[in-house]
Amino acid sequence: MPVIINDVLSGKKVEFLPRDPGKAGIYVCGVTVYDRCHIGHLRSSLSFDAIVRHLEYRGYKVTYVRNFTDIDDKILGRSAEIEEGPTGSWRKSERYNTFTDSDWVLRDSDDENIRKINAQSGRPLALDVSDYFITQFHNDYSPFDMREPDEEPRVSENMNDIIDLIEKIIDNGFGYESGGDVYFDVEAYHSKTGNYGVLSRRDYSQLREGARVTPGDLKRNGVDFALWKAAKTGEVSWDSPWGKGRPGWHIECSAMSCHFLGQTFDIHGGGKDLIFPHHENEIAQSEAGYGHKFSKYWLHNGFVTVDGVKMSKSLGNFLSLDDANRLAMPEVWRYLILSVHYSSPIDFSMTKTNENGDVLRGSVDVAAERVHYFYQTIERANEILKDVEIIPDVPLVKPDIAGKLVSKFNEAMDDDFNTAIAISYLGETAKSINELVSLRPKEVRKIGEESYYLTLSILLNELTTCSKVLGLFTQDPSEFLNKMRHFELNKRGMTVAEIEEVMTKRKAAKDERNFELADSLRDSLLEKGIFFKDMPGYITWDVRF
RNA sequence: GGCGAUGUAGCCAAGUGGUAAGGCAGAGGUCUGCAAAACCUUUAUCCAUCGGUUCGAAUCCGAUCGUCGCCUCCA
Repeated sequence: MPVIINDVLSGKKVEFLPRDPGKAGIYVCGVTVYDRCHIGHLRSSLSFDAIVRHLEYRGYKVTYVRNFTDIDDKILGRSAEIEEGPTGSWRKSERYNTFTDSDWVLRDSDDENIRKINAQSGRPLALDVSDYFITQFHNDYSPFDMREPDEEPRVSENMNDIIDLIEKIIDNGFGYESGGDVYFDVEAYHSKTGNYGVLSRRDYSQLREGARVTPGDLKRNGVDFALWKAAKTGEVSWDSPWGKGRPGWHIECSAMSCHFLGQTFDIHGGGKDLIFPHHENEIAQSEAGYGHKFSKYWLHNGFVTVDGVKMSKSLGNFLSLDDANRLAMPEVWRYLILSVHYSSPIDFSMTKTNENGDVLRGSVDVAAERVHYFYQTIERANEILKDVEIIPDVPLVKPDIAGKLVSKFNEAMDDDFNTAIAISYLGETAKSINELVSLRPKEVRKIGEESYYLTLSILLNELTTCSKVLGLFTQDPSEFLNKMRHFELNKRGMTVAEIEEVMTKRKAAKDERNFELADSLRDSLLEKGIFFKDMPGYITWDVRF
């Protein structure tokens, strides 16, 4: 079965045929490091994490490149704000009008940390800003257990490649220098190739009409964009044939993808918001400079929205990874994100109401419950199979399900990486496992112990094999469930000691057959999302989501 | 305004020509002192609306309404 990709460039589902058979080169636009990451960034990275994992699972040797844009207007902007300090007028600007007190606390502490680092380093502040947020990026991402990119190139470390590419573009007649800046000549490119706007499905003549040259502009055409920007006084800069300056946005991805993957490579990814102008411009630059087709396939992940509105740094409605990690465990986020197809939007309303006004559970809670369910399922199956000898070649108890997951899972993932369907199949298998697990010994004997154990082990094996491709359920189940209990407990501001105290009292009340007291003790904790499970002779507790 | 998406049960969400996956919530049941967990049964004659193409459409085409995104920085 071939891997099918819903390619944005052609607008069709097409078979994935890499440049080099058996290999796949993937470039994903990473982040511009002028601030903390939010779940929107995480969604992008996790979506491509699943894509890379699946391609590797399918036997491709993947080279995965995810860049950091560490030189850019926003970073210079942040540097200027840090220099001005927390009394600056920018603080009251529109960009920050949704900030809460805790947002400011976080931001101020970041700024203070950067200021301290900069006082020691003696480097341009902008470089310390980006360094700081790259470190922060790695810290924030580390709990998510992602397949590390093979390369994480930075603009500042690939300046020669960038300058070389700009020179090529100029030499080929698609770029021009103007007052220390260098611009890409979109008009020249489009009249030669007719390709500008193909990715974003835009009509070039309309684009040109819409983009006017403003007085004082150094561009020939409004649609032209900067390849190189001359340094203003005091700005961090690099030497170039056009004087001191820095690269424009877009050019770094063209240069770095070529450096690490070659002029033509297989998959280029990023958020949907990058399609225009970023990716459109990347294609133009690369094909104008190198004279070869750029990426063969394009994939774009959908947005994360909050109450239906796109989550973005500029709107200030973002959930930082820091906050996200307080709200739910990393694997819960992974589950939640992968349970929706990568190209669809995900809405993160925490609570919703139905027509009766009842508060519905948020998607995060539902995801936590499902992750808990899967781990619990694996734990129970492990327990049963612990000391059992598996005898092959006996009839299966559930021949229509056992042994079928892998091919169904592959089919779903091969079809444009449909993690949503893949996860639903995992759920069906887990259900079958539980069905077997909940049988009584008498029923097991009736269907035959050998068949029972073989079926159970096949189902479990399939479940863990497939979920691993999604980066799910790879931890030790008992340890995970224990961590989860404590995580949720912590969130509720409770301690194990206080729960055990109530549990002991309930046990005593039950032993005296004082069910009224026993049940009131149970109900008192149920209100806080902790429930007791009465087992034969003892009581355990767990969290409810 | 231009362009591009999208509208599927109370909620979330798959499904791009062959007769509606999965999850949550709800109802009934097994189990239990009662619960919980787990499992079983059940829950859309129909996929925004109206037309069209087709033997056949949620899926293709047109119109209308709604929502969202991009067009300035954005994963």
